[in-house]
Amino acid sequence: MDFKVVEAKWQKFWEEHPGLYRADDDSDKEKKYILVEFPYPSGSGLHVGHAFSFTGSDIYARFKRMQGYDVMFPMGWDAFGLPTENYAIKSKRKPQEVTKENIEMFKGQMKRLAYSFDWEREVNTSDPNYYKWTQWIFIQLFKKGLAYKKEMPINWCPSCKTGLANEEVVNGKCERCGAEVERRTISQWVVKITEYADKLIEGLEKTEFIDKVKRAQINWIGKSEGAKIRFQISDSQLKIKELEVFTTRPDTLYGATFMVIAPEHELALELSKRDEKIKNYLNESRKKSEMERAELNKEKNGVFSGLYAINPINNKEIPVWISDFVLSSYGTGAIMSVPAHDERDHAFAKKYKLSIIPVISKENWNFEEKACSEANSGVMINSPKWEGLKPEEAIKKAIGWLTENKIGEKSNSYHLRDWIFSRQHYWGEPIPMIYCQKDGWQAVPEEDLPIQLPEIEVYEPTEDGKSPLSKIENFVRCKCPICEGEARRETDTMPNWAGSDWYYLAYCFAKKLKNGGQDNFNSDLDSNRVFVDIFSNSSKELKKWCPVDVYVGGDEHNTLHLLYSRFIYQFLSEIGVLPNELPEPYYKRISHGVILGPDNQRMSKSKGNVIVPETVIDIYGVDVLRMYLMFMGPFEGVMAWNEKTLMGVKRFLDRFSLLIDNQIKLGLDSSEKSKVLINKTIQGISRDYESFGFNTAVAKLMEAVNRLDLMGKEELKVMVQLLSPMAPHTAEELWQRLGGKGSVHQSSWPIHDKKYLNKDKISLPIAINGKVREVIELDTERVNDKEYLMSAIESSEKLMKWLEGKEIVKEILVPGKMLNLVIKG
RNA sequence: GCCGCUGUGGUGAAAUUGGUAUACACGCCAGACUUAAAAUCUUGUGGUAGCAAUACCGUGUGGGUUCGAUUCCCGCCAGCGGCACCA
Repeated sequence: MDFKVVEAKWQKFWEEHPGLYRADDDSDKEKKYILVEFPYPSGSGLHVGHAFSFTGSDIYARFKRMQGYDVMFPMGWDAFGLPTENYAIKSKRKPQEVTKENIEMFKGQMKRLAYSFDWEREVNTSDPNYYKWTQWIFIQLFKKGLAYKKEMPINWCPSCKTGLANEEVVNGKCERCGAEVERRTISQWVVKITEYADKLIEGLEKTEFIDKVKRAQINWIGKSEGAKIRFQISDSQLKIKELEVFTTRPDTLYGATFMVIAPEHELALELSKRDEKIKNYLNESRKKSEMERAELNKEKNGVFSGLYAINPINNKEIPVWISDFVLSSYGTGAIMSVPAHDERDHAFAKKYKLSIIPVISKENWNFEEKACSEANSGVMINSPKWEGLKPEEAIKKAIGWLTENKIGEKSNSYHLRDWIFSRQHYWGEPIPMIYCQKDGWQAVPEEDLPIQLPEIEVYEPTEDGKSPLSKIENFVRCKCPICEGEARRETDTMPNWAGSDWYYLAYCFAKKLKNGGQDNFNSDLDSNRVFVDIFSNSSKELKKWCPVDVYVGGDEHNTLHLLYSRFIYQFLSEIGVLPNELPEPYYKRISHGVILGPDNQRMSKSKGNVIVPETVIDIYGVDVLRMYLMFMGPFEGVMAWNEKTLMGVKRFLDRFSLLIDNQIKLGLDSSEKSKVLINKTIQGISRDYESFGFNTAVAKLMEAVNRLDLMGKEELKVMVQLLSPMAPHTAEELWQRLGGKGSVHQSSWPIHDKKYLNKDKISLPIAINGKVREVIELDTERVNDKEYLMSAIESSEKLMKWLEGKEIVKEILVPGKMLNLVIKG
């Protein structure tokens, strides 16, 4: 069978039958929404890693369709992003054009790989008809007070005079020019995702994400319970008169012998104006990344602020230090230091000779030597108000005392931070905001959306790091929507998460989106009407398709993308523009594995280890690649590309075709044996597909094909159906040869008949002291009959030899599984 | 640094979730076909000892729980992934 002929024939057939994979908004069939993360259409094209996750998802979608579900399996393009912009700068081409070409390349590859996407629902985040709604969502966030402007740090290259992505910073240096990267703060749009921290934890209970994804989300949000405590500063000449800290251990308040604030803390900034030494320290720490700063083993440096604060519990004056091991992004940016019970505080105290007071007892412990951070040992000491209590009781008492005296209160802190939403780049959605001298920041009126990204010539940022859009005067200049006076547009664009936050919703009404959501637009109604038609709590499409039943994606998106999109979903749901019976956007999350390059490294253009599907499909065909990818290892696994076992899959498909032709000639009838075999195979493979166990599904097919000589025509047709999700071309061809009607992909999935799976004989392994010594044949019916069992054992010479002269102390019978005899003597 | 994952033949990997360890494939050995090679087909293939039946050892490593551990618990060793402006 020549794969080139077969592929061409069936690709043509599918093109001529476009309805095959259409998701039907109006069908009565039960729906399944199967989603795989849409790709960023990069210039290097689709590689075998993409092919791996798409193939697995495609198999599942085809399987569900054959089981009779109305399946939506869509695809689109996460088209905005930095690499395209960088490429545009280098090649002096328009990102729009480059993106269009890349999408065409990806789509061509996907079609060739026979993915059963419903192309009528294709979406593209860089299409104005799409990002109009991305902008609309931002405006809703702003209107609800969830988007605000704040000074936030970015990576800044002083030589290129541009902001850098973390990825562009290599060992603290600029990837392009090698200059030292600095941290610089600029005013940016920030979204208050922290307001949803608890809801994002609670919502997980309504999902069936795999465990590690749930854990990843919870850890990322990083909720910790504790208290806020306010310390008064004794120097009254400053603007700031008190320092607020967050601590999980208010019980150790008596042990707080000094305080440390982050270099970005307001107080530090104020002090740096009058103190040269502090100013220098702040400049130093600006160069370090957060990861460097938080490292536990690194020596901690700091500078004394010259100030003292008052520990409210005992009115003692304690020094205030500035050090960059305290992060401004976590808690309040200031800590109370308890050196006796925290390693970092201890190291800092030793270095600067600050006093250490133990407040929890521990035997054989020299508190001058080492900190003791165990929370559950010992009792409180040196702590008059809660002396002798266990730490957990002391925490309650401490919070009570703080609240009573209005010095502090119970509080939670989260590792999760608000979401920096501004990018100083061109290739993204313009943030739809307008600044007026008089009225401040105003949202663009909804009827003016989308704010189109203007086509420009130069994509570099400005000298002072502003988005290239700021150079386009007729883009920037606009009218204030309130006073109609002169105003200026925001020139920053959105991060690329913005478009992917709601694409799973966009697929549902993709057909309406194509013409700007206006096909139901009625000019007699008010202008907001159009928005209600797309996002609406009575939307027919959303009601039908949401939530996503299975969402397949990579581990690298298990925290950010998943959290951001769940947040946006919860937000939209709360403002009433989604059908409200849907608690979460995704019901199940499956995380797919990674295919590394042959060198065991992540595939990337710069490493030159990218393997494209064409290297296999040009020589062996699409079906071989698809099956081989699935056979390489488990769907969640990490595996390096190697073509060693590829020949096995090729041989398998060749042999399968050859044997089918032989069997057709022989024209055997079904036999008892063939029925047992095929029903076992149906059961096994259905179970494997359902659980994304594609590698074992391939193995089971191979096993069955090794016994294909037994099979009659009916079983052969079933075999082809079982194969069809993995090898769609070969299966269509064989289905036709077997006289199957229409497309095999529209046939009904076979169901196993239990009556062929119950055997009358069973092989029961007999173990002696846990080691299997014999396998005996037994009648299934009487397998739990003790007398029958013992007589079977006695008739085995081998077992009797083991049991000779020994006493059976215990018998453990696991019904149907094994019998273990424990012997003595 | 923080969070998480993985470790089974020469290789990719299975093991119904505590019940016959190594399914399925690659590779390799031997044989058939062929003038020959390729392709294809047949047989064997964890280690040690033995002609063999068989026995002992064996899932990174050291302990533990259990009638029974690749699977559960504790310690160690090695490798990998993610970490907020890559997507």
